Amino acid sequence: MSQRKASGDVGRATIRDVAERAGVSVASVSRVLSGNYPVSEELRRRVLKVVGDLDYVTNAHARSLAGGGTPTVAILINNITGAAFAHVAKGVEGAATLRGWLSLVGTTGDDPERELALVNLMRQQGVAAVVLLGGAYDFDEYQLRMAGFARSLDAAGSHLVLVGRPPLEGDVPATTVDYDNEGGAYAMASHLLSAGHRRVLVLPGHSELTTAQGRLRGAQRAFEAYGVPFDPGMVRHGPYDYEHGYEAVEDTLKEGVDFTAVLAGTDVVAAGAMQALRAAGLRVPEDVSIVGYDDIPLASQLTPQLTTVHVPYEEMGRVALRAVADRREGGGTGRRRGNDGDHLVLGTHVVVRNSVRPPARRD
Amino acid sequence: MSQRKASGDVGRATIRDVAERAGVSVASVSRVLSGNYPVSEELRRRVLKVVGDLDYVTNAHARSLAGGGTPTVAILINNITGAAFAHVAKGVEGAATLRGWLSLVGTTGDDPERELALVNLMRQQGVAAVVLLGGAYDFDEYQLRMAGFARSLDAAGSHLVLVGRPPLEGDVPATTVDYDNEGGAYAMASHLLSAGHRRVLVLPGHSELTTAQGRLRGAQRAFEAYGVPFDPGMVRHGPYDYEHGYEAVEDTLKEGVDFTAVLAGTDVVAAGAMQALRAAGLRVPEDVSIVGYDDIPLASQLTPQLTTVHVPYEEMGRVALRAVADRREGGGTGRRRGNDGDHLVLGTHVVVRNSVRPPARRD
DNA sequence: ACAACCGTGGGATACGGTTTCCGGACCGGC
DNA sequence: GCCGGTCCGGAAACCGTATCCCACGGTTGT
Repeated sequence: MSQRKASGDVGRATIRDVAERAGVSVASVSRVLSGNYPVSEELRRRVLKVVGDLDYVTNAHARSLAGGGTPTVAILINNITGAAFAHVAKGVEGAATLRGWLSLVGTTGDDPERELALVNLMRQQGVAAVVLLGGAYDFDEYQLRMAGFARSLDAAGSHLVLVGRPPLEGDVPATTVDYDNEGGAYAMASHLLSAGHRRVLVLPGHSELTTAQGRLRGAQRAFEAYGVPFDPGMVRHGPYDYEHGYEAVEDTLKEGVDFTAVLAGTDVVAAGAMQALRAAGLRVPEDVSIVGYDDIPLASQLTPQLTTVHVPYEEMGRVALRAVADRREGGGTGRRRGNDGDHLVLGTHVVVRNSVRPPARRD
Repeated sequence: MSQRKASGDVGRATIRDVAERAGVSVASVSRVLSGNYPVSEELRRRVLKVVGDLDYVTNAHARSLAGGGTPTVAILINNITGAAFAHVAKGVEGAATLRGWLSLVGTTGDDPERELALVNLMRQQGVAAVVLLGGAYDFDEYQLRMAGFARSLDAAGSHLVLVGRPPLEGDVPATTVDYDNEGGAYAMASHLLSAGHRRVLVLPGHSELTTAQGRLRGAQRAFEAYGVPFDPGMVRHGPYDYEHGYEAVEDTLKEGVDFTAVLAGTDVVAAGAMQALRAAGLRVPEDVSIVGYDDIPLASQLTPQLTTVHVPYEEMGRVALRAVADRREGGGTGRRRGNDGDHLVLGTHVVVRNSVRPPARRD
């Protein structure tokens, strides 16, 4: 009449089942499996045999309760469909796997409520770190929100990692992995300017998005450096999608505004812009040059292949995970650690392909 | 001298800490938080106050050990970068979130070892289901391997779901969510044939990949239906990537083989083919027509926009999760369930855009 | 007036492992 | 032949939570 011994039991086999069947103690089974304690060859064989027969796997929940367990990183992303984000995720996941870590993925869909819920969920899961991906909207509330996340996670023995956004202000326990966003935009705009372009349509992205702000700043700085007046009227903000690129160009042409090049905030935006130019009977790059940003696979798959800024997304993912792993191994008492390695910046560079030519007619 | 009471304790707060500080029993705290037991308003307030003060979250591992816990689905994918896979993942993740489920993601990188390791890892995690994404290589070993996974997972109270591959043979406890792969290829090829194309370069994918096999079969059937002899010499196998599309067309042109259309196994392959045609001075679609398969965003971002077969990837993901959820709620004793809803097939359809025209010169 | 009952709160136990602490067996050396 | 050291197996104490069962004060019914 024992409660849990019905032989046709549905649940998974426990370590006790293995022990019983192998005629040894529970502790011995555990020792054989973790291998951190000397065990006779004979016993080892017997246990492994039964483990195989029963197709036993240890219960990860029980294991992590008892102290062990595989570390897990959570990746929080706005939209899993974005190519850039996918590459970061790949980097994180790959590096995690390499260390035997596990990775969780959650999507926030640009919803702060959901983001909060996910961070709490991850805290419950006891993840080693929460990686937040993608540019942030620079609202007032944002800094406080992230600082709150950082402290909550830190208090729970976890850690917040921001990838692709600017670091938090003040003494907040978070790590930032960033790239030289503004520098990339500066180089890209310089490339257009040195080719002779002067009237450039700029599509940096949403005006509140930190990524867009940086890219716009870089472009402006390049114009200054070249002594070319920057016309704010040539800037059109909008989301980082194909439709925005298309419509921005379409509208600008309709308004009769003259331009010889498009500086798109993203490769996808560039693709939309290119399509709109074609639809208007303009050739790329003969009539209008186009450049993008990100260097996702799409960039080299378009015709003409897109000149763009390479962002090391996958490496950022790897670096982010390494930072977490180091910190975790480094010191149990991580409180000493100041702002040393808390902000990592990776470089960007222009990839020249076939979408830029000197303007046909100089202004 | 108590072992675990150092007030500056690094770890997270436990339910005991909350209980102690609120002056109530552990059971009461648990009740307040789960809300499935009557509790006085006064006690509820007091507990919630302390929970807020301590920023307490329940330990998910302990919770699932004790019986509760949020169900988790694992998504196993070859390459997280693939657009099609990303959409399935989005569907699964979205539907999971809707139900309060969690989703894990692992990448196998086409490595069977790693696949096995991941399945076992997921089994340890006690996931509600493991979703395997993408076409499979139809080796002998494959069926046995999958059957093994299915039985292991089933025995552990979990479940195997195959998405985008053909169902397993025999009485295996697995669910398959599939799409009408062959039918889509049939329709796509018919579209080309009815436009008058007769010499078609076919790039179905790797010859052992089930997806490629189905797409090739569909094309052949269409040729038969149109009474057009199918020339095996016009088929070139290779991976589903841009480079393969490019090289296949390049080589075919170099060999002087004549064709008026390309039936690509994937939109990405079509993109490569398009680029190669352009590089050879041929216009699309004036000189050569191209069609793809999958209908990923890229298809509508190319110039000309690609005529392709729409595959409901995201919906497949949603359907897969719903199948798992239904089964889980449906009956604890799922052994009754036969082959009823174990194989779901979703429809495909041709999306006509601008990459097809009747051939300039009839053969 | 006493028993049955209802609404709440607390104590104890189970979940499946890991790990520490001990005791016993076996071996070798003197 | 005895003693000490080495090695390994068994029992038990946790890990943090959910839940079962019981106790307790007060109300209602007979």
